[in-house]
Amino acid sequence: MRNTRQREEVLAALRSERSHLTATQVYDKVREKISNISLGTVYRNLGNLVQSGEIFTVETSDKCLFYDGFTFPHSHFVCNGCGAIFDVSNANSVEYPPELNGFSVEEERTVYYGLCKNCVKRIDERKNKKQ
Amino acid sequence: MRNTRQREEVLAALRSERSHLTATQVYDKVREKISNISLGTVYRNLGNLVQSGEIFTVETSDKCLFYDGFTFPHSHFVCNGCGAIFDVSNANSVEYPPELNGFSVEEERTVYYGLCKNCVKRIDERKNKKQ
DNA sequence: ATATGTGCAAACTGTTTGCACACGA
DNA sequence: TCGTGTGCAAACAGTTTGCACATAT
Repeated sequence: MRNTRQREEVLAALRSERSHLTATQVYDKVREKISNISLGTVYRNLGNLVQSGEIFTVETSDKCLFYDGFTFPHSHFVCNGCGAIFDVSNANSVEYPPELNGFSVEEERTVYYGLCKNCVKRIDERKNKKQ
Repeated sequence: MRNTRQREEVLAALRSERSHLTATQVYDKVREKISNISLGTVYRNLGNLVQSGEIFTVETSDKCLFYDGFTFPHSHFVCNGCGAIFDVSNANSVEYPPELNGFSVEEERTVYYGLCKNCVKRIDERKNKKQ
């Protein structure tokens, strides 16, 4: 695999902060550095980086795929209020469910859904005002 | 919400066996009963049934969404060999990760990936032949 | 030098939607 | 009856791909 500036900046966009971006968001971010990069190239590089294990995908109930530049084992929390995605550490998984005896488990992906701290607070405040 | 034959058969398709189907697979199955049902109607009913909590969606690394007619709490295993999706019981989740203190967690979705029993066996056999 | 990556635009896939008509309540 | 659901086809969004050109090795 060749080391191009496009590939470098796509990876940098995902690693610069602890964020979870869609392909279009990566595209917008990389365009600040390489103004004429094409969305197709972003998709191709995201695909390559996933294949080489340098980034992960995050599947949520949202229509589009998110990409995560940090590949140490962790889970995600999706806020139904503001849409933000948070990294959370893996629950100390006791053991695999019994149905998986004889199965070869390679990976476990957990996504929590709910309201983040800020949204819980915001909604509580709104309730209090109404009363 | 009105009780139509289309809606009924979409739900029946998902409940008739313990399977996880894509919209198109539901469409194909329902067409055996209602030959002129349209794919749009299938999508609309799937959407309604999800909203009313009668069915669940299953997000996997696959491009398309799967639907699950059984809504008791459970997790899923996706076989990377044959593509089958299995229901598995929820791991005895010890407690939420510490980062979620102050968060309101409404739901937890876990998907395991790997090889199912059959695929493990099939691949082992192939290896043995080669040796 | 040459094989791989790029930009561009068109194609593709899964899903949604507007419309006129059908049908459940 | 009348408002919601349907079939149809067109539109849409996200993603992939074929091509000629550019560039890393």
